[in-house]
Amino acid sequence: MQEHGIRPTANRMLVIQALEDAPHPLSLAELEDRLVTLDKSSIFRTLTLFREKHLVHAIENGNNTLVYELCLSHNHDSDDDTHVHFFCEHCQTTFCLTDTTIPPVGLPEGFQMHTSNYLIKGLCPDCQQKIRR
Amino acid sequence: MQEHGIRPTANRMLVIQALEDAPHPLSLAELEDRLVTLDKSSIFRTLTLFREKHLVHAIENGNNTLVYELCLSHNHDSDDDTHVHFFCEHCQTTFCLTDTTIPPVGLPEGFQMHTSNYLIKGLCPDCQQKIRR
DNA sequence: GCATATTTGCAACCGAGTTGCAGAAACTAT
DNA sequence: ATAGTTTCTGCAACTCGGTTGCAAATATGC
Repeated sequence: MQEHGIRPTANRMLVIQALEDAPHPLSLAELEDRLVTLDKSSIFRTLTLFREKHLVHAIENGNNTLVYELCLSHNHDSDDDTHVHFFCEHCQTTFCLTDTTIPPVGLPEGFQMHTSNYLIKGLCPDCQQKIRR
Repeated sequence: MQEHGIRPTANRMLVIQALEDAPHPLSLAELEDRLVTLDKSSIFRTLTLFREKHLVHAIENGNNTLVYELCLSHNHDSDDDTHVHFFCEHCQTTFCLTDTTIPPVGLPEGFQMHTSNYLIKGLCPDCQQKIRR
């Protein structure tokens, strides 16, 4: 499974597992309390390794925190994170709008694009219900 | 000038001035070393106030840092930051692509948008020259 | 089985952002 | 102008996410 040049240790399996189980991308802190047996630094290093190997990618959730998401296509070169993300300002959850592809834009002369990130902030369906003002 | 409900103190003028003079949005740290006479917390509080009053807005530069930019239209309600930003991974500078408007996308049922943010990372013209590999 | 390389936990650190507090400055009403 | 009140500011300390050095634990190669 993770023979993208990564040794499958028990800890690493756990991290993958946690990311797979979650319905949305997780922050380091969220991973920490789902994986109480692991140290913060181990989780961090695992995530860093996975990012290098293009097994997960990180996105800024608009709250000065990174959230980590499994890459769908485990493609070595291209980052396949091409969908829009949504951050709920109330419950602080980041959602993947997997069906919504980031619309490409043209760049001014001389700029060279590497990755792009489209983040919408607002209220998720649940929180809209709850707040109902 | 700043009668958007803000008292124009000397410090606040300096902050505005610094933002106006810069060719691109500045981080808190960058403001700190441009405004050595002011304390970090004062700059921070000023920025916070300005954000509330829609005089400046903050964007995450893709590097876990906020950068602050003057609002073009000092419009109380709508946030006018509708252009795409570009972050150079080499010189760590954030550019406003003022001519490039964020293309709107549809949201799944139930999500309510508040603001959106489109950030492209890569190399700026200058750094591309410098690196030239 | 032993030497070497990799992984892990702990503790400590970093840097951006944030806050409590008390003094300074400004504003208000006499 | 002056006393009382509010606002602003600097200092220091703190939070929290992220990051690193190091030594012990584990795995790997021979």
